[in-house]
Amino acid sequence: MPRRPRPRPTAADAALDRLFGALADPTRRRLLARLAVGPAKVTDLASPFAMSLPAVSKHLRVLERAGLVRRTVEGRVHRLALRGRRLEAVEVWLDPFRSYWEETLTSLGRDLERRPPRPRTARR
Amino acid sequence: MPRRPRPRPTAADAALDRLFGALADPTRRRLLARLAVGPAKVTDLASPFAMSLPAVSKHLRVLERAGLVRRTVEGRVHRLALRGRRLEAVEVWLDPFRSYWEETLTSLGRDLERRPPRPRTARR
DNA sequence: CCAATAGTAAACCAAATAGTTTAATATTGT
DNA sequence: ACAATATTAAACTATTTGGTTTACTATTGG
Repeated sequence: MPRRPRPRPTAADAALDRLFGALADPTRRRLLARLAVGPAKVTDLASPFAMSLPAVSKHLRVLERAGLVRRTVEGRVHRLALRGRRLEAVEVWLDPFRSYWEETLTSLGRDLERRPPRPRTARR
Repeated sequence: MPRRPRPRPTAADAALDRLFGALADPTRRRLLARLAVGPAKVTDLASPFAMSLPAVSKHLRVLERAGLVRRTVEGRVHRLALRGRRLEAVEVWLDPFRSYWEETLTSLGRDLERRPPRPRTARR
């Protein structure tokens, strides 16, 4: 029985999948931290890591597909630069949850924090 | 040739891996959104999804191990509640990058945004 | 021209992920 | 006691991931 392939996620979902997926790896987070200092070429990015160059190359491709990194090829050297603005998407996703940890809240907000609302009890 | 197993990440890294990894799936993000409304039991959480109950059960375990969800067993029903504060860890990780997209910046900050610093050219 | 350099491509592998189905466990209502 | 309910466990599968090595391509400096 050929099982149907699981449905492709929506574009928005896929973008968030790639974004969070890219961040879910320590090597890639270190690469981002390094790139926050400034652009760099692949070999320089790879040198601190105890793994092969192709491995780092792949990580960079993942970051690129997530939109977190921009690549400009100058001759044979690929210069990678952080696209920090892409991280705003994380912030945006996070936003509706912000009330759960922010301290500067109305008493209503604080109540929500301390004990999350019971599901529709007094509701209607 | 038995290749050595790749080294376990540090505790801090593993925590972030689990956290971002948990967020890197549309089903789990939907579950979190649902839980933001209020706690719920497994069957109720599962009902909107076109997948089996054990599949959702596994997703919940992933969210739990990431610290994003708290489980309280009352008899045979497991009540899941969002642990929204855990998301603050995302915010914390994000913080050093904030200057890359925030508009309210000094001119220095805006420069950094427009074109990221070239790597140590005039440095030293 | 040629050797060295910078990087990707390809083929491979082990482990992890996301799902399935079937079975098991524990609790509840009658 | 028993049937129904709520949920996890286990065993299986396909796909993805993160790494390797080896081969390839393109650019550069002498």
